[in-house]
Amino acid sequence: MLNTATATASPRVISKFGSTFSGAPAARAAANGTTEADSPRSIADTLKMLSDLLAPQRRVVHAGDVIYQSGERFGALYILNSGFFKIVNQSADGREQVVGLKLRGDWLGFDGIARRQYSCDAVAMDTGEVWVIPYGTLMAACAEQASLLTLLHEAMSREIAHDRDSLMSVCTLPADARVADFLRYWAESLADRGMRTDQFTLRMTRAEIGNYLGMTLETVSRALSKLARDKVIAFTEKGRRDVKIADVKALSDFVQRCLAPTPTPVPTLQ
Amino acid sequence: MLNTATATASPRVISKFGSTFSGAPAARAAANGTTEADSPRSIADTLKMLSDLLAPQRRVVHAGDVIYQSGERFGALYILNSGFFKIVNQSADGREQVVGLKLRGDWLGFDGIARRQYSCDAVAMDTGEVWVIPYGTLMAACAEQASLLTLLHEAMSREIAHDRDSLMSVCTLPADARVADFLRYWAESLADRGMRTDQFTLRMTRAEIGNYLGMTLETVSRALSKLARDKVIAFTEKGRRDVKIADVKALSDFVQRCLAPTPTPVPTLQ
DNA sequence: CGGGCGTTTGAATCAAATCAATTGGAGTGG
DNA sequence: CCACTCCAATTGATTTGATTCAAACGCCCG
Repeated sequence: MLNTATATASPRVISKFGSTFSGAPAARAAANGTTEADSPRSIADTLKMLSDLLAPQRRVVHAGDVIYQSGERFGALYILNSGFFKIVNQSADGREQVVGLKLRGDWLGFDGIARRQYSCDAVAMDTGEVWVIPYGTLMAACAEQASLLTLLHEAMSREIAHDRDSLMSVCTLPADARVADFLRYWAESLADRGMRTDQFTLRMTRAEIGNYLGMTLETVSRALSKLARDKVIAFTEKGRRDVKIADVKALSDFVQRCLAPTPTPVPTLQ
Repeated sequence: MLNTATATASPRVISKFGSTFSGAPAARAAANGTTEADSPRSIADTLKMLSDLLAPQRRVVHAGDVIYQSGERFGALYILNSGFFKIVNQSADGREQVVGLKLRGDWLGFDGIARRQYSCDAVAMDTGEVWVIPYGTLMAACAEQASLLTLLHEAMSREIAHDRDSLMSVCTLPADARVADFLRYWAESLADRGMRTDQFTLRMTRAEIGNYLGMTLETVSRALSKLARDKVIAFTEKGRRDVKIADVKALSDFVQRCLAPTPTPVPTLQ
């Protein structure tokens, strides 16, 4: 597949940095399992809290509406109450790239804080409601309510961690697996928001999905066909924009299968 | 090359969201040129401020030392005073991916805030000094000093914006261009920190560079050879770990050339 | 009903991965 | 100091996964 290359040097863990705070190292192995101290709030609770504390201006948007665009002066962060959105990056030479997909509970606009202007476009892909949080107002409210600041930092942290995962997918997974992983992530995102995950509508064209995943629309189409052929997904009668995912686990398994070197045909029978 | 596909829907800018704050849209075109309201502080000033306000614990690290690793309980952010560091992501199935490179003035550990545990490894690639900022201490100090909070948010914002740029590079640039763009970014990072940029040492092996850029070590090697052949870079006498970059602009130009469809051999002569 | 997308699928091509062989330092120890 | 090993890097030959080019289909909408 792509690069399974080693990236490690001598893995010598440094002397645990004095003892500024307790908390045992908790090795990597132990980490993957449970989500014990995960984000303490549900998305609904978070939105309620933000609504109560900030009484943000609410705006209804429709497919194609631009929430903000690259170069525009930064002034506010946005919180999505409903709808589906894409984040599009544009380079000086006309390259264009979907770098993120956002839905209910997600924040928009972090990229604008540092340079005082947004560095990408945020576009609605559907009807939805956006809450406007002027940055100054937010900072003032955070001074009163520490939990609000925590919320904000967690959202930014999540975004950073997720962006890195995206980069890893693009760099280490073959096309088929990337599409499967994309569907898995999408299904999980819907599940997190209490939406049905066994069947849903892709709100993007093959071209948009391909752009997001770093491949052509034909490759996306072929990957989806293969997934359907392998019974990992299924299309509804109503066109190929709706997918049925009986079992999300099957998608992860498919990714694994893509990574498996050579199947070593029937090892027991050999 | 890769996907030059369109990712846009109907580009209808929404009704500028009332008037919560002034600040004209300032169209994208106008944005790229100047850096007028950019980060108001130099890296040195920022470090001084952090040092004065927080008097952080300082730690000397050596190549291979692990600052923190995936799964470890989150407790502190880190600021780099010197040295070179890499951020390595690891997936459940053994895939390993360099997702970031950090140097003086950069922060480490943002990824740990949301899940209360780090989600990647931070590894020193060289001798350096790291400042430890316990997150609780930082929050307390931010309550006193709003400018400190601004600093923090700007750092997170920059990281988000940069991660998106990385994703775009990987998705839209062919291998040669990606290597050139990597060198360009590296040179600019060094320039920002007042280090010489006409000649420097790559602190990574071809395998590490390739892993970071999503290609094999052979491809990196070929790309570098090509860049040298085209006189965009040069190697020093002292081995091929040191590169000479007479003109950073030449690297951007090279990227452009890679993107140009077909040169249309000598259009005037045709 | 016809035009315009978005999608699917096949065939040809190409860029990058893989496989393989060689070179070149850096470090070690006789 | 030189022989030796080890590892990084280079370069060539070959394979392959994905793009490109092309044709055809299905669907929505006026």
